[in-house]
Amino acid sequence: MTEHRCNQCPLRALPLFLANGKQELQLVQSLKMREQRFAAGETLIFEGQTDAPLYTLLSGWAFRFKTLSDGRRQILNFLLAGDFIGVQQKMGDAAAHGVITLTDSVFCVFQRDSLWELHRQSPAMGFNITWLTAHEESLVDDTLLSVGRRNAEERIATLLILLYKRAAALQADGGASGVAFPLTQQHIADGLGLSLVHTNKTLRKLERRGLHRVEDGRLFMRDVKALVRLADLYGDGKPPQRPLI
Amino acid sequence: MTEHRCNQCPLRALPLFLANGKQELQLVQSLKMREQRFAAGETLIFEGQTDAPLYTLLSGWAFRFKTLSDGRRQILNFLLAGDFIGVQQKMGDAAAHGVITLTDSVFCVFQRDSLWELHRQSPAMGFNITWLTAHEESLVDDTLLSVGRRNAEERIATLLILLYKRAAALQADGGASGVAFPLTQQHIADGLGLSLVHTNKTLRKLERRGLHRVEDGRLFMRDVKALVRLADLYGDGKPPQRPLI
DNA sequence: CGACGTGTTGATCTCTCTCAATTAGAGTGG
DNA sequence: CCACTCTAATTGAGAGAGATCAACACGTCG
Repeated sequence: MTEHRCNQCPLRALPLFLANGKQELQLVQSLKMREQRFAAGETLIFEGQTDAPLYTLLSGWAFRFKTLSDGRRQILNFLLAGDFIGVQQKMGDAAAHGVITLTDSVFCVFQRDSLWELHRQSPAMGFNITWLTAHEESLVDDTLLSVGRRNAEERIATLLILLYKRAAALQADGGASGVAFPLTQQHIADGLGLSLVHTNKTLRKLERRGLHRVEDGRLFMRDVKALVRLADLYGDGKPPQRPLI
Repeated sequence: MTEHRCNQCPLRALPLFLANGKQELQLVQSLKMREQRFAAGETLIFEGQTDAPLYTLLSGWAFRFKTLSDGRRQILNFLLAGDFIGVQQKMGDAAAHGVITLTDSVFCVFQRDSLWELHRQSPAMGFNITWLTAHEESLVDDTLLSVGRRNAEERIATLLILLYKRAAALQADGGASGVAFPLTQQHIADGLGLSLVHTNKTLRKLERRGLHRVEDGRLFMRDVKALVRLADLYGDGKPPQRPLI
C-alpha cells in the first residue's frame, strides 16, 4: 500500500487540522520520514527508551502508560487518530512512559528534531503543537480528577462518555451506530485505577441498568443523560457553574 | 516595591532559563504587563473563568485543581517558581481548572495572546514553551500513576520526594536545611486522592518510622533511601529498568 | 483437543473512608 | 489579660468500597 502525502492526509478533514495551509503541509511532508504499521498490542515505545522517534497516529488506537516495578500499570491516556506521540521526552531523554497499540494502527514517523524544525520554520505550527500538548495535558487532568475523586461507577461513566465523544468525532456518522471500542476490561481497569474484577462488576451493573452496551467491540450509548449525571459532567464537558463562594 | 525587569529576573539563575539571550529577554519584557501579588489562599483563576490571563510564578507556591459539583476536589499539580500558568486554555476558552496560591506569591502577568507573539517572534522560546508544557504534563502523569496504582504510604513517599526535589532545586543550599513546605494535610490529601484523616494517619506513621519530618512549615528528609524504596522511584526519577521480556 | 485470552460471578479480606471528639496555636474583641 | 473563634493536626471506632482469591464459561487458534 502506498503512503499518504500530507496534502492527502485523511486527518486533514478534521476541524483540528483545517487551518494548515499549503506551506505548512509541505513542511510537514518534508519532515515526515515514513509511515509505519503496527499490529494490535505491539509496543511502539518502551518505558525508559532513549531514542524514541516522534509519531503521529494516522489510524487506529493506542495508549500511553507507566508501570511500577512490580508490574502495576497505569494507563495515562488513550490515543486516537490525530494524536501526537513522544513530544514529552526531550531530545536524548528517556521516555517517561510507554506506548502500546490497541488495534492495528498506522503511524507517521518523524525525526526527533522535527519538533524544533517545525517551530523554527512555522511558528504557527509550533503554536499549534503547544496547544495540542496543553490539550493532551487537560485529558490527563480529567483522568486524574476521576481516579482521585470519583467512585468506580462515576469513573466508568466518565470514561465511556469522553472516549465515545472522541471516537464519534472521528466517525462519518458521528457515532449513530455506536463507535469502535477496542479496549478490554483490563485496559479500562488500568486507565481508571481499578482492579479488573471490580471493573467488570461495575460495567455489568451499568449495562444492566441500561446506560450503555458493549458488543462485538462496539460501544453503544443507551442513556447518555444518566451517564452524564453519574459522571458529573455538564453540557459540553465544561465544569459545573457553581457559585464561586 | 519596584518591579523586576526581565534581565534582572531572579529566575534567570535557574538552569531552565539560562538559555535565554538578550533578544528573548527583551521580547518577554515587552509582553509582560505587570507584576501582581497574591496573598496565601487567594484564587488566581476560577474554574470556568473565560478571560484568565497568562501568568508566570515568580516566587511562592500555588496549585492547579478541579472540583466536582458536590465539592470533591483534586489538586492536579503544585506550582513553584518558574512555572507557567494558563497555557492550557485557548484564547476565549473557559479555564478547565482553578489556580490558588499556597503562600504569598508574586506573578508576572501576560496578555492572553502573548503566547502566540512569543512563538511568532522567537521560535526558540516557542519551542521552550512546548517543552515546558510537555514537562508539566509529565508531572501530572507521575501523579496519575501514584493515585491510580500506589497505596497511601507509597503515594505520600512519592509526593514528598518529588516536591522536595523541586523545592530544593530552588534553594541556595539545595535543601540541606530542609525546604519550605507550605502544604496543609488537606492539600496533600487533595493532591493524592486520599481523605484528610487517612493522610494524617499515614504521614504520622512515616514520620514515626523516621522517614521524614514536617515542622514549622519545613520538610526534612530523614531517610531518603527508605522513601525512595517505598515510592518505587529509582535514581534520578527515571523509570525502573526492568527486563523488557 | 488443549492452551490461552477475555469475560463473569461469588466469597472473603482489607485498605481507606466517614463520623466523632480532642488538642493546640493564632487571631480578635472586650 | 482573657474568653471566644477558627484552622490545622490528631486519634479512635465503625462502615464500606473496592481488592484479592477462586472458579467457571466461552471463543479462538495452533
